Amino acid sequence: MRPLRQEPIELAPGVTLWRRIADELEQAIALGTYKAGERLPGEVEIAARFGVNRHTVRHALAELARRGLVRAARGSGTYVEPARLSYPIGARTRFSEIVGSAGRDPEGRLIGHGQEAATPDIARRLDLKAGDPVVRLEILRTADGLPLCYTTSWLPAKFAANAARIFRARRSITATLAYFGIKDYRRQSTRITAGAADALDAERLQLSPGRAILIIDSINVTPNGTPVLTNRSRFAADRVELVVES
Amino acid sequence: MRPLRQEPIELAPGVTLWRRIADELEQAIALGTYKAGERLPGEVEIAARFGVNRHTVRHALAELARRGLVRAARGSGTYVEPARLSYPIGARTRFSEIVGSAGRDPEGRLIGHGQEAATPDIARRLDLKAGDPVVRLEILRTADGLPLCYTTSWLPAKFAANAARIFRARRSITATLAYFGIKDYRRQSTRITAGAADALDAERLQLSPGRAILIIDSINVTPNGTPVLTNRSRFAADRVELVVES
DNA sequence: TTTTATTTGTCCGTATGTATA
DNA sequence: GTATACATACGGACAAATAAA
Repeated sequence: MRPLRQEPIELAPGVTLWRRIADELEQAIALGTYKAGERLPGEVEIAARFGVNRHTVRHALAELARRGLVRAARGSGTYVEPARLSYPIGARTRFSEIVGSAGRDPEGRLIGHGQEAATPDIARRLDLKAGDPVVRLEILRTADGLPLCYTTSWLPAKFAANAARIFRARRSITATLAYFGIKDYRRQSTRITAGAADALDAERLQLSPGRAILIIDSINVTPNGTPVLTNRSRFAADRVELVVES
Repeated sequence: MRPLRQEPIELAPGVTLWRRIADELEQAIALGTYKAGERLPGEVEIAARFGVNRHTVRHALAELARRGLVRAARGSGTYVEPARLSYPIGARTRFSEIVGSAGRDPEGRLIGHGQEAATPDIARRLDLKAGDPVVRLEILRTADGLPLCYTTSWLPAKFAANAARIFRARRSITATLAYFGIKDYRRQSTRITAGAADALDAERLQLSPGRAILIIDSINVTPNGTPVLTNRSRFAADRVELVVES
């Protein structure tokens, strides 16, 4: 625990006290005064340093928790959450390369699969007819054991009926597509929205229901434009930052 | 009010009744059976058509509301929300062009501004020293009167001290930069995260606190690489879909 | 302006199947 | 095998907001 320097806060006009304190703490985290996993000083201590009431500090900490910067543990303290992983979104983003080059240990695990009839939406994405058989893979991706996202992938069953078995052996979508003779592919389109985590998201991503998630829909095609794979990924918004390559 | 065709639902194995009904309603909206702004049949009527209890319909409607597809109004009915606006994210995205080409009426209104000292983060983005003066503009952007996002823009005060006055006259960031002699600029970097709407977001974007928002940080540079503008935009996630150009 | 009917929101309850400890 | 917890589904009653008469 590092000491905060004594810093009686001057109130800027129109800015609330708790927000000022939240900003100060955020900056201290950004500057590395408090590092990921470290414990912040206790609420009473922070309050004393800034010369404010403990409730004001609680308000500021609640704001930081809401934004995913810190996590309060009752009876223990308030801890700095790890910084968001920068996740490039481009034509050839491959999960294991991204996470690996950030110095963290990537893992992609198949947590479910099945064969089903394409919904109108999936059929449109894969250039099939509604009702055509497709294979669905559910893949949970973690970095250093912490879930970052899970992806639902659909492939035409026409050529990929046993995709689940292949993925389990090869542990990579790229390698699975290669098995089916698809040596190269690229993202044709990427659409990003956001929402709140439902119970399933919360369980799989190990976060509390209602927290923000980023939803990325993509369509992947071969070099000659044939769609071979469409994904819907759900990211824990607190843990990633999507970087658009341009 | 259009009639739903009588459709006693057959229960697929492992799929709950309320989710089946939510899917049916979602598809009806996607197919245009119910259009944006239209009122769905009442809960009791839907329940009768599907042959289920009203609570089961309520569960399904709550799911659609959570995903931003419909909005319930007590005493009045449940209404279809407008489809998400596709918002391209690229090197030269200009709000008015995007919204205008979607056939909707764009407006950007200055709702606040000021001159302040650059925080370490803002200084880094604009290649300044911490404490250097910067101009901050708060711009609310709407389509057909509905708020889509609000953007906090920072420009070096060195050349843009009166940016607020210029923006108010020219009503466009591009035109404002042109006034300062910057004829062209492009996005150097774009970072996307998500979070929950706080009270300020909710008020400015006219949505309920806690709903999902998309946060986009960007840095804009001249053709020779000098940073001239950095933005933090907060989008109502229910109302837009970011499309990555590739 | 007042009344009335409609519609969503919030309770109370019951029963059943399923997964977990 | 038993007990517990949880989600699902159904039934009813009333409150609160809205809209129309």
